[in-house]
Amino acid sequence: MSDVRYNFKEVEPRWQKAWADNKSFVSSGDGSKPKYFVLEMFPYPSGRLHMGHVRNYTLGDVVARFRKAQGFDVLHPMGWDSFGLPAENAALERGIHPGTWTRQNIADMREQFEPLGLSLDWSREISTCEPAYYRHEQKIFLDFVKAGLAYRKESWVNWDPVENTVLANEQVVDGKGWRSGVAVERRKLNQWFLKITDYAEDLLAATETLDRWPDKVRLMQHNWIGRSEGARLEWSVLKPEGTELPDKLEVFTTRPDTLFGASFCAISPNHPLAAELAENNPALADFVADCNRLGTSEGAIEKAEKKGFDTGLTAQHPFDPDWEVPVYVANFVLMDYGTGAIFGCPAHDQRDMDFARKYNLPVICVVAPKDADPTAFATELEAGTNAFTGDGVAVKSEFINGMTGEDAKRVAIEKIEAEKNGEGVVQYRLRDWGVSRQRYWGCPVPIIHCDSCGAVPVPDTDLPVILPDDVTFDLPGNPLVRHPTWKRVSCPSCGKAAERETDTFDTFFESSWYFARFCDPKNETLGFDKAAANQWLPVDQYIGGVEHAVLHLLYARFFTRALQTCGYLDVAEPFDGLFTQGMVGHETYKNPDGSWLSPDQVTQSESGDAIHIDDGTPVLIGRSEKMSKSKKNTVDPAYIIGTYGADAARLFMLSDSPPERDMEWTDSGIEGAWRYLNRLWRMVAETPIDAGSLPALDTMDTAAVEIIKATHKAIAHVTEALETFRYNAAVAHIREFTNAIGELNVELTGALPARRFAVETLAILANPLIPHITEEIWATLGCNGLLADQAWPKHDPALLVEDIVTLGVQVNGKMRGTIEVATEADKSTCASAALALPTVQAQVDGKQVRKVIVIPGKIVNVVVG
RNA sequence: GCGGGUGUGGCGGAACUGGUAGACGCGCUGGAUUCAAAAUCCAGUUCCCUUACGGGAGUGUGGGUUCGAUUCCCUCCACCCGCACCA
Repeated sequence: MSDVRYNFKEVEPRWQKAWADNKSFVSSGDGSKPKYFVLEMFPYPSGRLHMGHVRNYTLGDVVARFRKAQGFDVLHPMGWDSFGLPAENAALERGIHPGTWTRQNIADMREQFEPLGLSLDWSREISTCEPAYYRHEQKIFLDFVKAGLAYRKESWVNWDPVENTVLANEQVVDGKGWRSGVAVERRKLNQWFLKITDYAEDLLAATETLDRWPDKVRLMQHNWIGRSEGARLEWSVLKPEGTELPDKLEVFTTRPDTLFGASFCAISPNHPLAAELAENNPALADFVADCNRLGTSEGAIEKAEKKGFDTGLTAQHPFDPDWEVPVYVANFVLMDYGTGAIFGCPAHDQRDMDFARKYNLPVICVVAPKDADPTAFATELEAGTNAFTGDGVAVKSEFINGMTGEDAKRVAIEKIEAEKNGEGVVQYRLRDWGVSRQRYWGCPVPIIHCDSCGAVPVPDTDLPVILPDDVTFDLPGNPLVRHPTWKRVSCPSCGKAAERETDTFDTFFESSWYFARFCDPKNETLGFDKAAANQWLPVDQYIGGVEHAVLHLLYARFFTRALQTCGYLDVAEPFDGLFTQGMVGHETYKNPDGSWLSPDQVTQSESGDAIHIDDGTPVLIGRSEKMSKSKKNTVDPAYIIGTYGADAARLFMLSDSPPERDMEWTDSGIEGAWRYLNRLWRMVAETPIDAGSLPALDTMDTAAVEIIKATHKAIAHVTEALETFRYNAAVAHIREFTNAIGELNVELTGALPARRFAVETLAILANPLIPHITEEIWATLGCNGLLADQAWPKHDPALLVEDIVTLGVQVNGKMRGTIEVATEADKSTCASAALALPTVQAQVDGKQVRKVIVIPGKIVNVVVG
């Protein structure tokens, strides 16, 4: 019994230094090897590394080290997503300048990264809050403006009253701000938008080609873009004499086949027509204000009653001038979808039905199920409160009578187009991306507002527009607005006094192109060189949390296309492969009074119950939840790495659960990983290493030969598991292989060289998972060079074939025993061996053997009856 | 409401194209070593009956296809996630 203990505290920093000195992870980019770009979503510099980071970057590191060993020129960079609101909050709370706070955090986090031993190329480090980065972003934006991909318009926006800024649709969750968690309000503001909708069709179509993305994310993007086919059509508005209202009301519908079931039109409270009418109608103005107050908050929408306001106007049916319907302002009609106006067909839309019942509007059935009696069906439908939204046959609909679903829609659209009442259109749920934020700590929008010239781009020669440092946070709102001089400039176009735009970009702007910047991070004149981007992009493997499925990941796909349009690069899709990892969770603990306790405040009593470590009071154990400060169930990575080392932390994280699933952090888990490392280390330290070269297999003891075979099996299994992101299975194979090596009796002929070969191979196979200890083993074995530079081994398929196989034997599909036969044994040999088993005989006894199914190498099934 | 996913021992999870369910680990039980503890090592560990041999049940539920189903098809249940008045 040796008490050799693996000294990670000495070993891990030593190899980290060796890799750095050797520039092991600096990509060459010289084209001598195929490229492989591995990227993890870059962190926001909060100042503290958390376990979620450790999991994310460990997963990426396994990919990077594995691909490097496989002979790729790996690009694996790191940087900082360093604009954002927390920096401003820190300024407010502690009086620290956001820049100082952010840069200090970056320095701290860089230090916390070091002991993880990640294979990062730090020479490419970027930080998005530095002018060196965002100056190029300003140029990109101006190019977008030039190309018509960025525009400014006044529009209704989501306003977060806590963050005092606008949010994009993607940043509103359940009617609440994604960070603040408070209900958003609606406001009308002048905003910059990026024309993501120009690419809606392409983004949607291309989701089908992203076959190395999780289906879930593709589906979420598909639904978010939300394509639907339908028609725009015009209704003539019959207005009181002498009024100056528009003549036409344009509506959007996906059901032109139900046009003959129309019983009203409804417009959004934010529709221009509603605003015009409200001018002379205080009751309507109140109604509109009411609707806006309710906003989009919560599930309130779910329960919110359908409410309408009768404008008194009527509209003329496009196919029948004598048919008039009332025009309502309705709270359920959205201004920013379609035309902000609809026609209501109560019989075939549940909302319209609810509305019709409330305001006593007609319900006209114009679609009946194929096999139903149309008259009886219509009678029941028109008397009830449930709309029929299914497929069926058109009735009471003149020229489309008798047609079904798609045919009826097509014919209706043809008629609409023929009569010049409108046209078939494709409508998307996706809206343009509003990028203006009324915040300080972001990239300034490089625009100057001039009374005579309007919004004027800052000339290239004046870029970058640098964020001023001398700002104050003593008042709410954007400090840039009240800065005494910064915004006062002369118009680049006419020279008159003008004002800088004080809005900054949404921070998703920075993360929409950083992967391209990593290809050429030091370029001062350009965001990136086109050739460099074309060389490295797309990212071969991107890794991050699923929470960005429709935010960052959609923006980045759009941005890359927009950059392509502007001639920056020649790729459309930024991320060829995407992997979304699960969260890191931990059990939660509560006092009987409901207050949260941290794991280190909880211990076990003698009877095994959870108790408070100080006073022994009982503790309630809750289920595992994502680590969070508020629930106090966090574990500090620095503490874990200081106690067990980086390899142990990595090993546990990789082995516990499949990487895409949530994992639970446990003390026993990390200890188990630590025990394994020590076992592995003892195995190497306790056995002679100078074992000579591998002799011919037929001169070795069979047990030694088995180890050679097990080695090739391990190569095959581990390689496959690493290729397919089944890292927990990879760890299991490594451990199984380790067990096999440990069981080999070294006294046997050929055992020592076999063992050496096995351990050497084990070191290579385990290296991507636990890089430090395997590097130490490599050196201890006296092998040349760094393990990090070694090539990945290949297995010999011939050695995977066994001479003898064990087959399961079933009787009527139930397992009754096993037989050992030669691998090449024919079916009849297997059958008679199976029938000879006493346990089989006992089952067969007294019955007739009907047939014996033999699947070579797998199973024998005796069918009796 | 719509869309998607998941369900296997006490726990995390394995199981290639349908072919010996529970690999690997955690935990637990017993033993060795130790003055003792830690560490380590050995044995066992799906459940039920049986000293054993052996038998029965078993992958959320109920059915189906098949010689054979964790795997394929249908029903239902539970949990999780996304979207949510998108006309």
